[in-house]
Parts: sequence; C-alpha cells; structure tokens
Amino acid sequence: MFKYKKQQNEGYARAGIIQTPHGEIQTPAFIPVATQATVKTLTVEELKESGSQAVLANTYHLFLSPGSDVISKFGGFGPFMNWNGPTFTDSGGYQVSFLWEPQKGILQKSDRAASVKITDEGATFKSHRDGTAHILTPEKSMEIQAALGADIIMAFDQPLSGNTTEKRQDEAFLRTLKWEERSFIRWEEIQKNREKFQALYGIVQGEIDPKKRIESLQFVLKLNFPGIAIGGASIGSNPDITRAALQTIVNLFPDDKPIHALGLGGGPEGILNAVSLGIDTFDNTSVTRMARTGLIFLFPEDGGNIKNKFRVDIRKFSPDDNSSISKICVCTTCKKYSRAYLRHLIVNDELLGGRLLSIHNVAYMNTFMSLVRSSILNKSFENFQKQWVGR
RNA sequence: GCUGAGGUGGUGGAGCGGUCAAUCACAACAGACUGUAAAUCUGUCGUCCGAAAGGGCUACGUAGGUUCAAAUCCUGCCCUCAGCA
Repeated sequence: MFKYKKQQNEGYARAGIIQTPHGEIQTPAFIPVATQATVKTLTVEELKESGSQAVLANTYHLFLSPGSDVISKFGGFGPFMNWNGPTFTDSGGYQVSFLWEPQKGILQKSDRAASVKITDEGATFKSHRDGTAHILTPEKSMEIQAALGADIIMAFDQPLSGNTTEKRQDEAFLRTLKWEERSFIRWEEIQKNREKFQALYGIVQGEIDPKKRIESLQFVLKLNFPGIAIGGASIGSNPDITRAALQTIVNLFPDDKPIHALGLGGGPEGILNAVSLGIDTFDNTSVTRMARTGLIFLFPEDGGNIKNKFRVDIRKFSPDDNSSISKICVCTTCKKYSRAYLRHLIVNDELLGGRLLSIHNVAYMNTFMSLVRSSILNKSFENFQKQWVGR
C-alpha cells in the first residue's frame, strides 16, 4: 500500500505520485511541518484549502508531549489533529543530535555534555520541557513512530553540523549507518503486525563529500528502504551547497522510490534547484515561520525575483496600501484582505497576522509546486525554471 | 494661594558629584530564519568625521551659581501632577 510511480521526467527533475494508505501525494510536493501535530497557526481546513497534500510531525516532540500512548489511542497523530491525508514523521534524530541551542542550531560542547549524550546504543537526553531524562534508540524511534502512525517515517540518524571536528563527523556518519540498519530491522518486525503499512525512509548523509554521500545512498539502497531521504546541514537554504550535495548522488536515484529532502529551506530559487536534481518531496519550516515574522512570498507577477528571494517584509508596504498582497494568488488572505490590514496586524503583533500570512505562504508554496509539477509533466520545466530564476 | 512630588533621548523610565551620550524596556529602522525549544533571534538607534579603532560637537525644563569636575549640589524663574484652601 505504498508506492512511488514516476510519471514524467525532464533531466533529473521528475513528476510522480506517491501512494499511501491515506491517499496520494502528487510530486514534486511541499510538505508543511506540523512538529507538534499542528502546522503553527493553521487549522486543518485552512491547510487543505491552501492545497496541502501531507504534513510532517516530529517524534521527539510528540513523544515528550502528549506521549505516544496518548496519540496511539487516537489512532495516530493524523486523527489526533483531524488530518486525514498522508502523513510523515521525522525520527527525532535531528532534535536530539543538534537542536539544543535553537538560534544557532548547534549545541555548545558544554551544553551538549549536559543535555545529550550520544553513544552507539542511542541518545540519552534531557527534555527541553521539564528536564526529565530519556533515551531514544533506533528501535525506540521506530516504536514511537509506529504509535504516531504516519504513512512515511524516518530512520533514526545522527546528523551533525559542519562546524564540528572531522573525527566527530566520521563517527556520526558511521553510527548513522548502524542506526539505520537497526531502524530497518525493528521497522520490519513492527510492520508484520500492522494494519496500515508505514514506509520507512533511509536517510542519506555525507554532506557534500561525494564518497560519503554515495556510500550512504548505496547502503540505503542495499537495505531496500521503501523511500530515501536526504539529510544533513548541506540540504538547507543555500542553493549552491544543496546543489553540490545533491549532484554527488543524483545519478543513483532509483526510478521507483521517492526522494525526500529533509529541511529544504528558502524559497523557489532553492526548490527549483533541488527539484532539478531529483527531489520529489521536501519539508520546510521557514514557509510558516517567515509568515509569522511578517515575510510573504511573492510570485514573479507580484515582483518576486531571485534578487529579493521571492519574498518581501509586509512592513515595507505603505500603511494605507489598499491592494491585496498578490494579483494572482487565490488564497483567502489575498482574496479578502488588504496589504494595509495585514501590515497593521503584523506591526501590532496580532496573532491573526501570522495566521493570515501563513495561509498565503502555504498556498503560495503549494501553488508553486503544482506549477513545477505541471511544467515537468509538460516537459517545460527548463523553461519554467528560466522564467523564475533566469537560468 | 499653600503643601508635597516631579520635569532626562521618539516614548516609558533608570541614574542622584567624576567610570554618562546616559542601565533597561518599548517604538522605529536594518537583517537572519534548514528534518520548528522560533508569533523567534541579531544588529543599529543624539549628531558629525571615520572601514574600524577612535575623535569632535550638542544635550538631562530654563537662567545663573558652587566645584578641578554637575543629569546629579545651591538659588531664581517656568511648567506638570497630587492634596489642602
């Protein structure tokens, strides 16, 4: 009950369909992040109206609260949050590995020693909520993700930021391979007794080192994971680095398995880049985060270009600008509210501002992805890309 | 009119002899935002020169005074607020 079907391709860019027990995902697609079983500020109805096909929640957060036992009573985080479409969960590896110093995304050595200890067995850490000690292992991550009930789940890995020592990175790289294998074994056992199949994605690490990326991908292919996720700091908001990372392995991507980019940030410029290098789905927190801080995405028709990264701060508009933020966007925010009003809400920290802008940004991203998809199906992706970013 | 409290940068509000161009907060402006401890975070914020280090100038109601040195002490005046007439 899980399948990826490639429909068309243009170069490495591909359009396809992922079938899951909770419906299809037409790719390439943006997967909004619902870390704590909510895409921040948005209702499920708004998510759907904005064209979202699936959501991604987090093992780490939901394990700590409300707990996997609570979620399993609801039949998974999808039913819990009233989302009946396809779902993803991340394994929690990312959180326990290096998200303990939020703004920098990297844990100070001293803090790391204090809050999380990673051994081959797993990660022992203290909850950011109440300081209680917990351990997460590949096996446990699989068990929690089974309880969370997503259609697509991730292997437990240990990503590391680039600014650590080579020795540490090598350690994490090798450890991740072992953890992925353990994830796979436990996942296979669990699936035997499950009604609804969950597809486990193996995670490819190795940053921009071709040797490591290839080794990592070949390992994932050999174990025969149903899907492939590309992880690491190099899959981020810098299109050039993302390109360098993906170029090392794009020619090895199989036609019958979906490729997910974990945490592909930024806007259209980076996404086109990633799609042109074989990415089918990606999750991204900045689409909604930027909305909450007042940044809206712009279509080229509204002045979006590679120079302004297809975005503008709503504060830049005149306080009495009576026009909508987009001439062509069909989202509720653009249909019903003026720039002046949205600006007013954001300037005055009104919650509705972040919400209305989130509706727009999510709709924008979904619209954009559907245009990307059409262009691949029409074999005009290269043209489309040129129109948007001029190359 | 009397008594008391007070007048500080765009705002609120610290400071009560030198370390003060003046804590802090807010606003404003600029920037960042990767598998979300993000409705968050960072920077600038009297003015002039400088890339910076640094330096000049003007400032704590107003006019004087004391002092080597005053936003800080003293005196007059103006104004605000509270209480009493």
